[in-house]
Amino acid sequence: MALRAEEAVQLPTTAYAVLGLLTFGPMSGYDLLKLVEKSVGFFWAPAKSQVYGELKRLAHAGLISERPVRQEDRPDKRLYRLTARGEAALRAWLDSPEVEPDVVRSALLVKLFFGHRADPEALVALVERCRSEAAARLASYRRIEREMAGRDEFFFPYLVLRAGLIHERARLRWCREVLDAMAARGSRPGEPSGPVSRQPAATAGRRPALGAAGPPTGGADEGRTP
Amino acid sequence: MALRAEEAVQLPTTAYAVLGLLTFGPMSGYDLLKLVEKSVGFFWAPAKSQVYGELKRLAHAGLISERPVRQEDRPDKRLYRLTARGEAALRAWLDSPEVEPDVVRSALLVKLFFGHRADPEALVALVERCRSEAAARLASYRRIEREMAGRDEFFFPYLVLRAGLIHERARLRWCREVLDAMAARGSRPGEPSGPVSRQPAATAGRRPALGAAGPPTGGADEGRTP
DNA sequence: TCCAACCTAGTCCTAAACGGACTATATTTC
DNA sequence: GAAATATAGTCCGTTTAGGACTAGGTTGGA
Repeated sequence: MALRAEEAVQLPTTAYAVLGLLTFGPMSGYDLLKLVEKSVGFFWAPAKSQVYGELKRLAHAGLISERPVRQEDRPDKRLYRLTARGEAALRAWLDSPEVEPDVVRSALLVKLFFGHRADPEALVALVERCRSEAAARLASYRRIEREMAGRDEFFFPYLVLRAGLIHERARLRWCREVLDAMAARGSRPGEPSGPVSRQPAATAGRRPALGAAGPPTGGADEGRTP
Repeated sequence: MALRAEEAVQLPTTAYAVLGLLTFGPMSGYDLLKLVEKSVGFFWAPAKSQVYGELKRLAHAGLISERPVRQEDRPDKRLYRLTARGEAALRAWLDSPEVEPDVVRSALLVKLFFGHRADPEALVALVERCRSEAAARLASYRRIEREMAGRDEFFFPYLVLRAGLIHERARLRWCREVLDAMAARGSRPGEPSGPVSRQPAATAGRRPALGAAGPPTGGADEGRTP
């Protein structure tokens, strides 16, 4: 039966990531999870339950085949292998112009955004940790980069690694910038360290987009708990 | 009743984001959603249903209060206001050293990682679009930056905006780098330019592609065959 | 003038995704 | 000898995303 494009398109990206990893050979769910950790895990990290779930669905849909394997010394397992339909579905997805937009979720930025309500020292500690973790990841990426550079077999993984590298470097710079800014502000004479009490209505008629966050209530919202 | 620290800690980050936004004044769910879009939405963008859900839970938990408001010309609404307990919970969260680690999900990187199976032109088109979108966001951030720079009321939002700026600039550089690399590779003499049907056989005698070559790994040492 | 689009203010449902607890056996490490 | 780690999963509850649906009011354009 021919593969109609529509059939495949409905799968979530995680399913295609699984198909993609199975192009490297047949694997169990357990193998797959370990592989995810070492490969796409830094920009696509499905939960364990998610991976096992996708394997079931993909097998049921005929995009991968399932073969039980008996083992003596360790638990039995099921080996999954990409089928022709699965390859076609993967290829169709790869070549389609649709891409789920990138998502960034940063609780650190949320905390920082409300920094006027927080203890400055606690914030600094958070950013410090962010900085040191970014530095560690960066160092690790650099090691890997040296191994992959110039090797054509790693052309695409290398490009992806470069994204990680550039991203971590940027984050590192940002952390330092923030720490500097907070240090400078913290040492400023005559500045009350208490929380900011009000925002100005200066940008009233405009579209203040990101940071403005002005109280949208025209006024009279100043009253505290009744 | 005194607020024990443990009670608050269990809430998801989204709940604290809601509490944080309510520090700008009482709001309806609808207002909140609009505010999210203009403020934390770039690094924390809960779904509509999520926001309404959190409001219910927070009200039930006494961290915010709910007041119905009759309206003639438009649908009735409910105004939510931070309570003292809510403020305490927010403050406790802000000051706690726990932060949910940042999450990045990039379907584009997934596609690129499996680029050896894809049509190079389709990949280029994806990265092109990524580049132009990043450029647009960057321009928008720069406009906002000009409005916020130097204003102390915007100290923290400004820091957050800087993260967006630096991040987008980094992404832009990466996109250009990738486009260059793919152009160079595409024009290489003797290189088949059609859709890649198989992996390059350069690793002839070795273990199949990835096992030896965990791409952007970060954690434990790897890159060696067991 | 009429229709389409958009704004306000939500509800409801499905599906996706996370994270951890739990089972079970085998090997390795202290 | 106990504790940790590796293998290979299952199961459950919670968090998120995302869109369909309701419903009245306003605004804009043909």
